[in-house]
Amino acid sequence: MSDKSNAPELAFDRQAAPEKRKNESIADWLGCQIVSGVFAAGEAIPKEMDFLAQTGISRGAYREALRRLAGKGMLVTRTRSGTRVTPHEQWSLLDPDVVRWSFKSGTPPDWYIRALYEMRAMIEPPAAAFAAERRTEEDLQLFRDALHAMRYCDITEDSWHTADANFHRAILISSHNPVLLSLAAGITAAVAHTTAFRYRDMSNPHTRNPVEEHAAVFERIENRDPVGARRLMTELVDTALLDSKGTTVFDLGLPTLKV
Amino acid sequence: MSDKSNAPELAFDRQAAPEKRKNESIADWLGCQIVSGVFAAGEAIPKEMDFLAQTGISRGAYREALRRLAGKGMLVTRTRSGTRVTPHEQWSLLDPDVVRWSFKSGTPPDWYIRALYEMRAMIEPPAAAFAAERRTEEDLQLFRDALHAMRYCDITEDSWHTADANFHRAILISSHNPVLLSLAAGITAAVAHTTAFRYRDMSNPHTRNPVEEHAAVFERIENRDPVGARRLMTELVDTALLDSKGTTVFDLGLPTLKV
DNA sequence: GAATCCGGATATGTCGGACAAATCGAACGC
DNA sequence: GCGTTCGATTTGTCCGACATATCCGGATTC
Repeated sequence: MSDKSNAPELAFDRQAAPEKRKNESIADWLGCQIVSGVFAAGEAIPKEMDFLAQTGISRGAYREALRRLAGKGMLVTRTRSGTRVTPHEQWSLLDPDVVRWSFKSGTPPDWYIRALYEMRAMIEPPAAAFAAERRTEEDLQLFRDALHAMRYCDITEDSWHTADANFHRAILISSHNPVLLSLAAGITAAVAHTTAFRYRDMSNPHTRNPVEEHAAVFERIENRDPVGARRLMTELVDTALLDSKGTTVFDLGLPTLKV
Repeated sequence: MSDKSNAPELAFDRQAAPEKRKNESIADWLGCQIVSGVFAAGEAIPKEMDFLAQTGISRGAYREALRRLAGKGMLVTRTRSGTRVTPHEQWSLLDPDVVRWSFKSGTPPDWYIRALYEMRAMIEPPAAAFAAERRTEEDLQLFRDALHAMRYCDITEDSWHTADANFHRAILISSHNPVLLSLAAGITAAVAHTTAFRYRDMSNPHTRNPVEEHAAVFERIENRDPVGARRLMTELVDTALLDSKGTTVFDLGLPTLKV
């Protein structure tokens, strides 16, 4: 039987987020439990009636929460077999919720942070090139607001990471590619959390001034210089990756742009 | 009132896919209606009780379908206000279902096909570079199988598009980046449908032999040549874009790799 | 007469129970 | 010994009721 895996303490705290919808609270709680490994891949999810009995939540709300998680590829349900946690290879790892849960539940795995940086290194430089070609005047204001906020905040504050994420979101918006925009929520979440993780203590030496790096990218976008924007954006992401892990994307064989 | 927008014909065909789960059938049907513009953005979705009365489907099943669509960002629900269709800027445009619905319901909008190609042009070349660095022997077999199938099928057949999609999926798998892999389903769906759309009639002249283009990319990946793999992959996607729309990504200001 | 406040109407959110379908395992029969 | 069938278990579907949030319209008040 699954007596030992059977929830010794289903400490589902209803007060954690009282303002949200109930099924969202459950999904949040369950998502955190899964990404932190409390419910390992294979066959762990509490049975519907078990959860019902232990928490007092109705079956419908629990099922809606399961549907949310299943929509992100983290669960599969089969009649009789129960609901299983899928291996993380099948998760929507760029989903904003998955990113948030992963960083909220302590330290995410190394491979995940690494993969998020690599994804940024793939997407953000060409996105900056598109932005340089297509940005409008309204787009430029988004950059200016974000840069202004970054200049007047300390890098360890949450407000700085918010401004940082807004800057990178401005790039995706300015690219005027709808598909890219649909990934913006996940990418900006990755930016905010990986950056916060990078500067989680002030002893980490930052060899360059992050604000000026961003400002340089903005200058190229403002001047409609796609080649320069792409090159500076590549440097920016590579610097972040170097700061965080000690190797750049270039070291992994992804050739940087020679212009 | 909403008398005219109120479903003159809710022709929901229950026989369309009898083997699938009921809520999946509803989600499929509703998704097709939305992407094809039958339910425009703003405020169109039939009210729960209306749908209930006209189709005989239970409220729970309908709600589960709505939850699926809401998970893809295509719907927002608010108490009393009803359920609205969101503008397509907020949809998960790289979701496999959204891609499938868009191409199943006639001709998708130009901007969508264009955006999908641009996304491929951003992601696939660096993914090929990673694949050249990290591919294993088992990975290579995936390429060989796909290439073999492509050689022995006609380009207008569905089996050819399947093989094509398998080849591109093999690249994403061989990149050994979990986040990239989590986008594989959507990207391969985009590959399969855009390619099928490109070769929808045989009169379309293909200036190059697609199979040999793919084989050349495979050769670079097999020989662990990331720079060459990236360059050939860029050419492959640009060729497809040129064939389909008359302009390449380069024309749009995204600089191609100079090596 | 106009602004504000209150209550009813309406649509979604939540709940509890019941039955159907699918599937795994064990007992049974050949 | 092997295949079959029956039963138990878990999710899937449906129903009916109430709770909650929001919008609209009328009544009240200044």
